[in-house]
Amino acid sequence: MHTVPDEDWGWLTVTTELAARRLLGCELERDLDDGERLRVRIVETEAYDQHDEASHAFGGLTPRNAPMFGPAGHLYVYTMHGHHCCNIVTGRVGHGQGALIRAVEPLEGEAIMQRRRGGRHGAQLTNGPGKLCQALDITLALNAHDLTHSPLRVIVRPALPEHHIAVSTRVGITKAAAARRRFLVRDSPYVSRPP
DNA sequence: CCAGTGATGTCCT
DNA sequence: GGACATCACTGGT
Repeated sequence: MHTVPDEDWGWLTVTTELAARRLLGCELERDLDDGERLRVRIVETEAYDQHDEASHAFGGLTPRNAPMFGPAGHLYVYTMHGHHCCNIVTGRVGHGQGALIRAVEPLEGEAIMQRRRGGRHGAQLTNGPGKLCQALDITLALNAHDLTHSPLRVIVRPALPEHHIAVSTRVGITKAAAARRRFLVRDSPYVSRPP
């Protein structure tokens, strides 16, 4: 495990669709306040950008969505119906973009996630954007956090072969609902719902 | 100021 | 399949 140099993050600054695809198979490493370490593999993402009516960034910069207009590789956290959801910011500074993390696969610290999730287990631990934030203790305290550093890091893994990636429409939106900007690891049991 | 909305999850019937 | 928790933002009064 090494810190990813800035020059290796170039792919995050291209289109948010490409970044959302490229994040599949990458990992998130979370150091909890009590010193425990959690690690998960990203298996489902959705792409959003400022030209997209479904995006929080549509309509321009506000105090809430400001991290989406900041540097790629930082985190954007928001609350929705009493839950937290998180995006990995993509694109260049000044362009509102991000990849929503919709589902992850537990790799390390599963028992701790289970405790944080009220005793649920298996895919139910992390197969939804609110669920994974609860499992990983991702709250507004981590909003705009730089993901090259503890307590939350992205570990870049080799890009998945194209045939391992499924594409579908995004979940739970009403605007721009036809756009196919949801990306999933094909046949993973840890996705939020089949494509 | 207030009501309505939304990239959700859980519990209830 | 429906109620509801809970909050930033929007649009209307």
